[in-house]
Amino acid sequence: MDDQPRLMHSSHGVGMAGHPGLAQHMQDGTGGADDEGRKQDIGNILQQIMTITDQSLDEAQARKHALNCHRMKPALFNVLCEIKEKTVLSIRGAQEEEPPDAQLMRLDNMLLAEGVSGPEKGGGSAAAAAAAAAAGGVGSDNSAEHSDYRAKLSQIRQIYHTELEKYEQACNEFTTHVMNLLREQSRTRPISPKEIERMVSIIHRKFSSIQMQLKQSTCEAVMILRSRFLDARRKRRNFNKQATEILNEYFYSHLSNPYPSEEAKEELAKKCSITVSQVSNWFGNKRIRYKKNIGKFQEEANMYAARTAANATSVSTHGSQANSPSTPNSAGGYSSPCYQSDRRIQ
DNA sequence: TCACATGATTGGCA
DNA sequence: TGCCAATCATGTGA
Repeated sequence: MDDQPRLMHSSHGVGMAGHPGLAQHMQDGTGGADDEGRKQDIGNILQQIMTITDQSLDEAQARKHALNCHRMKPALFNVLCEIKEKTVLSIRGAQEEEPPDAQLMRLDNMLLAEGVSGPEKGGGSAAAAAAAAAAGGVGSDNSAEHSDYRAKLSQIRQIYHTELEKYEQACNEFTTHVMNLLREQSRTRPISPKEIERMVSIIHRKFSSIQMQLKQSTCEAVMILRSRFLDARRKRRNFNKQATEILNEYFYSHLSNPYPSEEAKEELAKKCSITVSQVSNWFGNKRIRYKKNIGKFQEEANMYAARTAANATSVSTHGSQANSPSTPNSAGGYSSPCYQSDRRIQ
């Protein structure tokens, strides 16, 4: 608590242009016997200020010029620069040598992969396609969502580049300004070119840290967009009636072994306008649900059995025995809806 | 609004 | 790697 009075006391020797006691006098307003003397001091200072004339200013300029032009000045500045290099700057310089930032590299790579930085490749359509592929869906509104994703990604890209340009411009302007300032100051104080160079690199580092923040927030925006896009893909859409018919037809006509081969899956996928993985999902779900509640599916099984039988009659009448996913080729076993093959629902 | 249907996802297993 | 089983999340119809 007594720090302040002590500090004020210590300032007496140098306070207010070398006028002892003046600072304290002005602070605590103590008067008394010294008052007259202090007023005299202030009066003297004011008198000195008032007597500064154009002539004395010119004289000061002339002295400064003479000092600048002194033959020993360059040598003196060189020595001072060397001393600076050997002391403070050398220590600072050693600390400034940093390895390339791994985080920055990661951000750069990600922005490049997402099509935000680097050359524009269709506004990130590849990324959108990858996101769609990851979701594994091929909906009817796929292209609409794609274009929406592309539009938003392109918006992010545009904002990123605008901001980046702004930062680069500001960095260049500030660097030029500081360099000019230092060059100007180097006339009156020893500043080596190396020191200017170091200052420039400090400025660049500061600006690159700002750029990193920009890159980070851009990455976040892309991740949010991506997750929203993927969430949208996750939205379930029931297959159309025709597709369900085709899949059910295959399932019940292959009830003894409802495991379509890869070729059959591909063909079913083609016929139903869905993906192979959707066909696999459907069969997986169907098998498990059928097994869990055979009674419930009995009616459905009978219906498809009748339809298949009708189809078979029609086919045999026409003398054709096509063997395709929609034209069953195996014994159904509908009378007893349990599987007879080695791989069957138990 | 609710119950049920259904496509998708996930973890474990062979 | 494909399948099963459980579960989630959304669609659908009463």
